[in-house]
Amino acid sequence: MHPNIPYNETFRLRPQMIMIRTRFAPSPTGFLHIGGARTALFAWAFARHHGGRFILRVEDTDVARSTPEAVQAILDGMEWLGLTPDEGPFYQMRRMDRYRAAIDQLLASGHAYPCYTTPGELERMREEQRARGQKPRYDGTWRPEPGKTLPVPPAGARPAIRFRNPAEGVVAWRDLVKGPIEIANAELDDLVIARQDGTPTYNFCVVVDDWDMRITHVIRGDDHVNNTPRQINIFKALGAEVPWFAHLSMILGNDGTKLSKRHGAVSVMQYHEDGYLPEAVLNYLARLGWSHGDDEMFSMRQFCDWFDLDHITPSAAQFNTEKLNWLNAHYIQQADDERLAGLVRPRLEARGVAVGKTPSLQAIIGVYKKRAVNLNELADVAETFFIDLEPNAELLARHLTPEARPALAGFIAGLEDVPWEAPAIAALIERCIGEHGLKMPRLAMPLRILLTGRTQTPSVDAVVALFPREMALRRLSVVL
RNA sequence: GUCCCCAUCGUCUAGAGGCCUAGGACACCGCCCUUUCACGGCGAUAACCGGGGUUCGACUCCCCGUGGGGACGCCA
Repeated sequence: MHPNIPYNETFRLRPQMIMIRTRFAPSPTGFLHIGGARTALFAWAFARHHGGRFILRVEDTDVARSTPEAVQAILDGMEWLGLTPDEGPFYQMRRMDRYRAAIDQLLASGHAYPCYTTPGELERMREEQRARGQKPRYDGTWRPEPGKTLPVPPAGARPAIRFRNPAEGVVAWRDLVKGPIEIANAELDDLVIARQDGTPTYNFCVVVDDWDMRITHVIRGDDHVNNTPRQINIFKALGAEVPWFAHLSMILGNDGTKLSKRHGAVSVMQYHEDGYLPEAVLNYLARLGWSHGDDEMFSMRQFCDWFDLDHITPSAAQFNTEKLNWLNAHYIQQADDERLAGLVRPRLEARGVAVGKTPSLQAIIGVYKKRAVNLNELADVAETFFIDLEPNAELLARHLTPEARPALAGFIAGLEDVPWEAPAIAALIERCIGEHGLKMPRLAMPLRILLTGRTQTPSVDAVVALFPREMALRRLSVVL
């Protein structure tokens, strides 16, 4: 049986009776990666859905690998996505006194004991066990047992502290994603909860923190299932209430293998860099492992309304950039032109492009956004409006045919006094091709190339209207 | 090696014994729209890992196998 009160009685039927508290607990050893972001998203959404609290806790007890830069990177990633914690960030390194007190508590109650086996000895032990085909584990030399005489501690040696795990029975819990899981205590060895130097270790700090922070639902990565039974035992030894657990399966790369650096975009901020909108990334992540019928596109407001743990898939999901692109294109179309301009401008400036008052970046984006998959593509097309353009001569020659030249000349002449708006310009184009018996593309293509250097643009009249009249004239007249 | 987890179209998934001749979405292909490219619309191809059970009836439940993943740290 699982250790808590039944699931539906705690919050499903009477959600108002219990304050849901979830947390995201990254270790600051790198950037916020895509899997971590989804974990944070789900924990955040679960809290939002139930009117609870979402807590951010930085697990920085690994002093050797934790860096302030990584802390900042994680904070930046969460901020970009809008996953704002209700409490925290809390830092484990600032809670050392609390952990020491908890360790003393376990020592006093006989749930923990000093162990003088050195890391080197352990290493040798494990190798031997592995060689024999056994599961590597601590042999219990220093574990006190009734009637057992312990070895004499080596003089001057400082011990690590181990948790005295129950030797028999099973640890069972109902995982809110994976269902009932049961692991025999015999599979678990006595883990170190404090190092020789006295600093507490991960599995212990997590428990103390989740207890102190009154976390009701531990929503975390799949890779922690094996830690869960150990943690449950520690909760119990501490006399703490055991929270619910929901283990999210991992996110695989586009090729179906474990996400790693070589997959390119693993950092959330890389998506920012690559021109994705946070709402697109969020929507995509939400659908990776969770579903609400056939719904594919939804706001975060809607997501929080719908989100539940029952519809999370227990199996691993493969990342699919194509689908993310589709969502991003959609959200770019939906986005306000002014906002997009604000997002594209810095990208242009970073390229050294001086974005002036005219042409209007916002107007350019309004005309182009239907065909952009990301902000960088938008920047690419916008750039041509602000730099000195030299259309590819060969490309131009191919499209600016001898029979098109008179029509172009007529168009340029007409441009001098046409009302400066797309419909009037469109009418002028119609008139010019009519006068010279041409099909639309014969004139439109050279116009596109002269104005933007490209053959693919939105409706050419709208593109012309984007330029100030003088500038359009200047770009077109180079061939006269 | 031991333990744990997972298994529906190429991918993300719907599916809680009959609603399934298995639905949606991305991608791909075709058609329409068209001023190029997109957008948009319409349509097509495409899946229940295998074997045993249980049942009147299994994609759905159970067992075994196979495949994949994870964990076995004085890392988190």
